[in-house]
Parts: sequence; C-alpha cells; structure tokens
Amino acid sequence: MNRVGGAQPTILDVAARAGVSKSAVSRVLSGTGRFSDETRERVERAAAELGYVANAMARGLVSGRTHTIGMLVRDASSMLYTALHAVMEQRASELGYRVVTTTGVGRVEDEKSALAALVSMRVDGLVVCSGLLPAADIAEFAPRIATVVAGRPELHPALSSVYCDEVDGGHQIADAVVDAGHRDVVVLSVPRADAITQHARSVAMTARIRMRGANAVDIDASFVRPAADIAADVVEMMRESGATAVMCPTDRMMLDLCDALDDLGVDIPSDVSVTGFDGVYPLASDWIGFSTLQQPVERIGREAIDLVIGRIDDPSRTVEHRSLRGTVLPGRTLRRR
Amino acid sequence: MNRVGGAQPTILDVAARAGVSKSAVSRVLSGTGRFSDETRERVERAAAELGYVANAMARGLVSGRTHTIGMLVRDASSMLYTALHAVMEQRASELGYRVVTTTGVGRVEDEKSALAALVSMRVDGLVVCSGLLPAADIAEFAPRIATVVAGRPELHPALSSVYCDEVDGGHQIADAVVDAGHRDVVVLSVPRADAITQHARSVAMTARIRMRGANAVDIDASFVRPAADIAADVVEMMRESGATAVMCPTDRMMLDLCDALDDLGVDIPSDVSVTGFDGVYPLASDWIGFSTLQQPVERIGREAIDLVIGRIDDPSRTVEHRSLRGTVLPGRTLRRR
DNA sequence: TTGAAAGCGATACCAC
DNA sequence: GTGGTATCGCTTTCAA
Repeated sequence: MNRVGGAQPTILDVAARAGVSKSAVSRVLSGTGRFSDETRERVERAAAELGYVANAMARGLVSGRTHTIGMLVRDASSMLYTALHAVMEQRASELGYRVVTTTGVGRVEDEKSALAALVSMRVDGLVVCSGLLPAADIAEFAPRIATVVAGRPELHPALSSVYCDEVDGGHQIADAVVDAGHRDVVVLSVPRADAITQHARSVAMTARIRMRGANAVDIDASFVRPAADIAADVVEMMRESGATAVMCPTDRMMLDLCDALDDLGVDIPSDVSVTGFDGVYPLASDWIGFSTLQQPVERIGREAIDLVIGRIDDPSRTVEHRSLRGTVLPGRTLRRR
Repeated sequence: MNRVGGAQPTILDVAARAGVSKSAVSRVLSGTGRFSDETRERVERAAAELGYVANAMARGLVSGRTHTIGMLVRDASSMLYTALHAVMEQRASELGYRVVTTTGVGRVEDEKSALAALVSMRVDGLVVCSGLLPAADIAEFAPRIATVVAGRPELHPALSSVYCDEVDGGHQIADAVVDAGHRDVVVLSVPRADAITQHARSVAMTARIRMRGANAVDIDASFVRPAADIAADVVEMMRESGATAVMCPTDRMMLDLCDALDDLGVDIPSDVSVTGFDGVYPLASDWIGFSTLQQPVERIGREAIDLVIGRIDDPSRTVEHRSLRGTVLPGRTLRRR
C-alpha cells in the first residue's frame, strides 16, 4: 500500500490494541450495531493512538457504497467549471457526500479515460461537466450509475441534466447588443465539434440579431485559431462592413480577444463594443466590467448534486431536464451608440 | 454498489462470457503474465461487450497501489489552485497517474476530513495545496504516504515542498512600487491565522518598503473584513498620510479592493496605484493589466508532481524544499509618480 | 453485547 | 499458457 516508511494500520491493529475483535472495531467506528461504552472508549482511543484511517477501498468493496460523487470536468483551468466545482463540493458535503474530481487533459480519449477512472472507483453518482464528451459515451454508464450532466443542454433520454438555457441566453445578450443601437455585429462562431454549448450560443446570437433586423457576420473562432487572427478579422469587418460590436461565446475568448484587439490599437468600448458569455468571477466583477450573460452557476451546481443524490437514493426516479435562465450583466464593454 | 438499474459486471462475468478463468481475464486486462492470442481476443471482446470497467477498489486492495495522487485544495474557487490543478493533472497523466482532488469547504476541520478522505482512498501520493492546514496535521500521514506541500513555504522536516519564495516576491513587488516613486505606501496585512503565505507576503512588503526608506502603513485585511471597510481605510490613509499606493497580498483581494475603491469614486491608477500577488490567468492578462507578482505556477505544479512520484518510486528519498522565484508583472495599475 | 466466519472483486503465486 | 487458491481490509450475517 502507500507506505513511505510504515504501513497503514488496519482494523486488526486497532482491534489488537483495544483488546477486542475486529467486528467490534467496525461497529464502533461506523456507528452501527450495538456495543458497550467501554468498548467504544477503548476502540476510539486505540484508533486515535494509531492514527487509524479506515481503508475506503475495503469498505466500499463490501458495503457497495462509497458516499462519493465523481465529477468529470473538461478543463481544470476553466473558471466556469471551477465555480461549479466549489458549489457542488459545498452542497454535496451538506448531504454527506464527498466529491472527487478528474479531468481529461484536452482530448476526447482522455476524457473517456477520466470517466472510466471515476466508474472504476465506483462512485455512487456521476456529474459530468464537459461540453466535449459525446452523450453516448456518458450514457453508457447511466444504467449502472446515477448520472447527471451539468452545464450543457443534454436531452438524451437516459441522462438527467441541469443547464443554462443557451438559446435564451444567446437571445438575451443579442437583444442587449441590438438595444444598445448596434446594427452591424460580428459573432465569433465556434464549431460544434469544439464545444457543443459554445456552438449553440453563437447560433442563437446570430439568429436573434438577424431576427431583430440587424446584420450579423460570423467569424470562425475554432479553438485552434490564434486570438490575433480573430482580432485581425474583426478589425477587417469593422472597416469593411462597419461592425460596431463583437459577440463572444465565452468570457475567456472575450478576454483573449480584448488582449489581441488592444495589441492592434483598438480600444474597447470606444472603438468597438464586446460581449461575452458565462459571467463567472473574477471576470464578472464590476471593476473589470465585462458585458456578458451570467450563467446561474450556483443553481446549476446545487441542483446537479440534488438530482444525482436523488437518483442514488431512489434509482427509479425518472430522468429530468432543468433549463435555467441566465441574466445579462450590463458591464462596461458594451456601449450605446 | 452504484447500481441505478443494473449491477456492474465483474471479472467473473467477463470470464464466464469469454469461457476462461478469471485469472486469465486479469492477466489479459492488466497486461501482465502470459496468455495466448486467442485468450486475449476472447477476453477483450467479452469485456467490451459487457462494458466492463475493473473495480479500482478491489484492484487497489490487493495490489497495494492505486496509481492515484490525491490533491488537497483549500478553495476550489481560487484561480491559483485551479491553475495548479491543471498543471498537476497534465504532468501526472504523463507519468501514468491520475489526480483526484478534494477540498475543504473553508474550515480547518473540513480540510482535515478532506485529507482523511484522500488517505482513506489510499492514494499513492499526496499533494497538499493549502495555506490553511497546519503542518502537523499534514505531517501525521507523511511517514505512510509520500507527501509534498505545494504553493506554500513549508520547512517541516518530514515534508517536502515546492513553493514561490514569498519573501523574495514581497521584496520584488515592493521594490517595483518604491522604484515607481511611491514614498507612502499602504500594505494590506493578513493575519497569520487566516493564511500563512499571505501573511508572509505582507510582512515582507512592509519590511522592504521601510528598508528602502519609504513609509509603510499596515491596514488590517483579515478575511472577515468587508472590502468596503478596507477601501474606506485606504481612502483615509490617502488623505491623512498622503498614501499613493496600496499593496495587496493576492490578486483576488486586489480585485475586491478595486471594486470597492471604484464605488468610493477613487480611480486606479490615477488616484492611487495598486499591486497584487499571484499573477494567474485571467487576472494576469495584459488587457486587465494587474501589476502583480507572478508566481511560477507551472514549475510549482510540475515539480510537486515530480517530487511526489519520486518519493512513491523511492521512499528513501530525502525530504526536499524547493523555493522558486516569481517575477514582477508590470501591468497598468502601478503608475510612476 | 460480542466474536467467528463468509464474502466483496480483484491480483499473485501456485502447481499443472 | 492456464486455472485454482490465498489474500487484501473491511462489513455483515449469524451464533454464542
């Protein structure tokens, strides 16, 4: 086992030291069954003296429960997932569960193996937070493990989900842009294969802008494209078609774009307005002032945990899909014109 | 076990379907020992058809290895830990390990239990990223599990560590402030009990400013104090003692302070210069322009993983402490005067 | 109330 | 090469 210098004490060590059977130790430490006060006292002292920590593998193996929820995250460095993580951890701990997180390091294959790692740990429930992994790969385990998809619209019949209504969000932020008087708008458009949610947003934004009678131009914003290239395209559209606003599918991309536009000598918002999507701290802070659509991260995280634990407790529960509305954060990067 | 509708298939199910013994299945799936091509074929097909995922608990129980590194994080929503997490995940996966993360939800007791959860999972190694948990609580497990403290100076004789040289960092950023011509500087000071690293930074900043012959005033920035109160104090010091710069122990606190100063009508940097500490994306981005000390997060994360895996492979390795220098990020919130 | 014994699902060491 | 068997550390009947 994981011994650097000494071995981990086992229940037998505790039993020997306490002068009782391992059954007694098990009962005391797990608080089940009957035992005398004296037994309890002796066991607790022995356990403390030895620094005993029960082996969760052995325990889980026999009990069939780990009291653990596995969280699969696309990208550990994304602030959105970070925020979700914090909320879920909090809520899960209130309900007596731990959250363990794994991530892929980018590719779909990695994510599959990260998911398999969670499954192999026999977590009681699974919360998948990734816009990358195909639903089929997730659904494979759904019949065996309570599974909830969080943060992306997923209407797969075997999977429950909680997510921000991306279409509504795209419409809301597009409305804000048009309402601010912009008639020629650039929309950074992410291919579906890069990220399902971001793709949906771009599409919704473009559609709404046109529906409102303004002009929308899509610019390719595949993940492989450098921000500098995208910024150059934006500048070109400003010159050619008189674009006065740029809409980004995430705050992160917005930040990269702002950086790149800055390098090109373009000032925001006096030269061009820019909007984002996500609205997570710290970019959502007033001082930074991103104009963006704020996802209801708190609710998404909390309800994802509640849903998954609900299904753990009662596997017969039906699949459920909760679409939550986001809100526009005015910010200072979108200027009226 | 974690069954919502069906049970997870076991090695016996695979063996039965493949028409071989479970020993054979084990050999094929773990790639150890000898087996014929036909056996391999049959086993792999049966496993795939059943969607078999080996039970990591059973495996770990007998093999004594989990190929998993536990990461204890103070605060899942902190960008610094988030960045560390991403780097560690990447590096660990290169070396054939998974990272599982747990966090306390704030209090020391929570962190202890989060640590115990990791120990109970019998992770092969432990990386503790928290400025909160006392060294003694960590050291308790060090004789049994390879343990490395990352991101905070920890010279405990039983614990290896990798961290940013906080004192040097504090000096560097203080030098930048004095070099920019500031003679009266406010330092937000965090109590040791709130966060060890942040405390060390404040102390180093104050000391350096005075050493350089400028004036430093400490303001209490305990975690319980609202940013608005701190901002009010700062304004008072600007009026009373003519302070022209404020130094914060973290970028996050800096952001909160900027927000609060903004509310008070104070402009940064024309009314007052502000500096931070950490230098992690996204606040470190050029466009946002925080003047701050950037920690070498990439190296900290990478070396923490290398150290812990080194100790897993060779438990006799001696304890090691690596102090890494940060660099000043000029930014735009520190103005020459 | 307590202890002995039977597994949980895998690996590893055996003979064959 | 292959399959039986002991074993990992614990929970859970089941007798005593």
